[in-house]
Amino acid sequence: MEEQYNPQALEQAAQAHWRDNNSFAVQRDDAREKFYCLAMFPYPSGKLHMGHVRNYTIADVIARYQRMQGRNVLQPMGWDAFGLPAENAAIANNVPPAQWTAQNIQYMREQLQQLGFAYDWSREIATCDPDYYRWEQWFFTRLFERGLAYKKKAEVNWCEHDQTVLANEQVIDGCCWRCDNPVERREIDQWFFKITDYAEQLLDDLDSLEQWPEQVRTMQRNWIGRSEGVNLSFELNGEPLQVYTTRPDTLMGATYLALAPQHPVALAAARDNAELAAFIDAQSKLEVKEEAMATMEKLGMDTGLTATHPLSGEQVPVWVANFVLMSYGSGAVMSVPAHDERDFAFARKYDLPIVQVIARRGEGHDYDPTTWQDWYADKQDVVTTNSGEFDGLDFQGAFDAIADRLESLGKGSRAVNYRLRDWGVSRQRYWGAPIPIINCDDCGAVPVPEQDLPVVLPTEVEFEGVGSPLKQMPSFYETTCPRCGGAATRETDTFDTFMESSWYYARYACAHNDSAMLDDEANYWAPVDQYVGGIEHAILHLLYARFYHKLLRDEGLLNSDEPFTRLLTQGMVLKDGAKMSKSKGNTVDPQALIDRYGADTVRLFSMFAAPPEQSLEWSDSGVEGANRFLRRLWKLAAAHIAGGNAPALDRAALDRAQRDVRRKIHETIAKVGDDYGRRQTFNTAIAAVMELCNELGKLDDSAQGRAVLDEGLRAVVLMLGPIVPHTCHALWPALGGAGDVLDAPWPAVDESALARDSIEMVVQVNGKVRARMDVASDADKDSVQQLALEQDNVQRFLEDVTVRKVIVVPGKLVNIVAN
RNA sequence: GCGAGUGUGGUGGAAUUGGUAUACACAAGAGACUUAAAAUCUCUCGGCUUCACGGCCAUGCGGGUUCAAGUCCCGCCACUCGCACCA
Repeated sequence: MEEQYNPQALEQAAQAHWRDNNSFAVQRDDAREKFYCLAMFPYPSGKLHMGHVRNYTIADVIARYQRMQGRNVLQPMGWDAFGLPAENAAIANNVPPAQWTAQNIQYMREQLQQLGFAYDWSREIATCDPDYYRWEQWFFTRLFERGLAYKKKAEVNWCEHDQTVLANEQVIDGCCWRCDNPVERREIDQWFFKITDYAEQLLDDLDSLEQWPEQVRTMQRNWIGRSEGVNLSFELNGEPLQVYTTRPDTLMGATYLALAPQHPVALAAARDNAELAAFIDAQSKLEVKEEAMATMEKLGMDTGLTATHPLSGEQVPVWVANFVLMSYGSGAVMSVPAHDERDFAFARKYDLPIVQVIARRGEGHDYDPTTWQDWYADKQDVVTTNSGEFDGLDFQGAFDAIADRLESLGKGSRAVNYRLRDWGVSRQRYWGAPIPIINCDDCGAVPVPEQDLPVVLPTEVEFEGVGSPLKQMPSFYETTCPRCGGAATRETDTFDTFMESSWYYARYACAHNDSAMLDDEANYWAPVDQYVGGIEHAILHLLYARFYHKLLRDEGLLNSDEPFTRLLTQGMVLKDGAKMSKSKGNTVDPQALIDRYGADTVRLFSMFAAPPEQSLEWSDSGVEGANRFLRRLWKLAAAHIAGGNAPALDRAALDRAQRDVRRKIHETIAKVGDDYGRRQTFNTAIAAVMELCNELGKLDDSAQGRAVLDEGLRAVVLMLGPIVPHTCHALWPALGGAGDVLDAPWPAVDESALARDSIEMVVQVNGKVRARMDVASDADKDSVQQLALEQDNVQRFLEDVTVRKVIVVPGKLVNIVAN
């Protein structure tokens, strides 16, 4: 064995060995438990960044640890290859997106291989490959037949100057990122998936995801936003005008109605009201983002119309308000300014009547119609008032009484509403999977028949700079209708890239099946046992993938309910306290570090610097420290090996110091196993191994000292195998280990080594530590208490006071309460 | 605005179920080796105080519960992330 730690040579040798032995290719094996470990696949942006390194190292450590636990481990890798950056790069460098993407994939694949990740590369997929997206197109046509995919008008960000649709990120301060002209809202026909049909399931099944971070489940719960309320109708010109409210108990306080600017009644009223038309038009130019909606000034205009209150029969004015969303409920709300903060602000601004219908007893609960107080909107400890026959009821009582009355009058019904909206899957972009639809003047939207799939995205394209090239390519869009045979046009929109990432995890199981989207192998491997990815995907990607999994299940392609059993959301990688970005100039290129220190040092530091869920502060000197540790470990092992074969361990012959080190070895094995498996805190696992190495270095050179060191070094190599696999691959046979370290079983804890004859206990007086003492591990409480009271420094603090109580926590501490 | 999270030495972090605050590492300082430097090794390292033993203070801020609080509860402050066409 080499005396010097030489990462370049040993990493290349290990990687060649794994490649030559197909070490990470896996097949179905019913004799062993399967374990599917997956990290979110990368967008092939050009080269790996530190976030990738961290993400993939975490997953790799888990995969390798599970393999040492004897499981049949699948860890695949692929490419989320469609998306906007390829189009931007095409414009900037005059390279077609397909070519740019392919080059990036090639380079990044090499980088991943250099990092030694245990991937089964035979299952690699790229979502821009027609062999992949054809199944997505096929599945879309199935959903279309089942009525789960449908077309409707929806708003997009539109730049009039560039004649193009913009992504939210391309809208900067309400203006186009390229030409700086104001962005408008425009309605165009788009395809949607009825995710709202699955809202209840998506919400209920969150309870079964016990191994997901509570944070992510909460975010999804809020995103789905289930609410219980009542749909009720006011009457306007003899027609019912429906509103949705979660507060029917405040119905008697409704003093006006507010419509979304796009509401049909508002648009109708604007036809002969130029001022109103101008107002609605102005609102349509504003951003539609929720954060913008929440912070912008609340503006409105009276339509001049009035509607009849369903219970009181009174006439209330109908307004148009910019904060009412057409996409939620019915696009109209009943306004109860006394008990809703937004309505209150709006009523004060436009001098609309405020009628208090909820009261609360107690100090500071007087109703003041000039100042908003938070209790106005409370549902607890309140009673109805000014509501005629509905007076004196609590929230639920009033809710039920008023809902019952509306139902009996035929003017309303209880309803559950979701904030979740249907998933718009159309994108007016080039670099995506074509939507397999043919638009025929006679037959409407007709799905492309199965035998004509895939609809292949042309890759030889010219980028003019604006808009999708597909829309300028008659050779792509001119076709005939599959139903009537007449001339027709192909859909030129492509799918949202969340489509591809919603089912890729299942496709890895049968990556090369060209006769079906998924097969039995998918049911063998699914669900993913461990999924690892960034917290920024907590809502959208994970919700869409959960939805897709249920769609695939209902299509008969999968037999489980959820795609990801356990989820680990890793934090960001920071430099100088800020997210790494080119504009800040604080990026760290992993490649330079791999070249300088080797992959194992980079992996070790990434895992040591912070627990995986927290953000990680990058530190160049920390990387050096990680490298120093590996060199020290190498030296310790090399010196030990150079001393020849270690004698057999004789447990009875160990002196006290050797017994202590041996206890530490087995305590560390237990702790590291727990840290890898249950806690997933790899930083503390590494710290524990470092502590152990510090102890091993102090062992004497006697026969039994060398025997304990031998046992300790083998344990260290096994424990670090998942984190620094190349180094351990080289050390393992040098220490006499059989086979590859990656297939070695996880070391067993020798319970007998854990026994102690005495324990150090702390003695507190009134909660402050005053002494430490060694106590026999089998000492009873009374003798521990006795010994504690006898400590000199304890005695000092017990002068002139009376002992009231003594608390003994076995094995830990004694607290003497005295005053 | 709404939702979620974080806050501990000079720095990254540890303390897992309420029970020894600051493990492990980085940086810094001192020493050894060396002609010298690098590398390596040894020691010191929260603040104040004490010749020393020891003592007092300290986990963003202010309260509370408890024999005992970094950990639980209430109220603040600061920062970070997400918000539907970036992935």
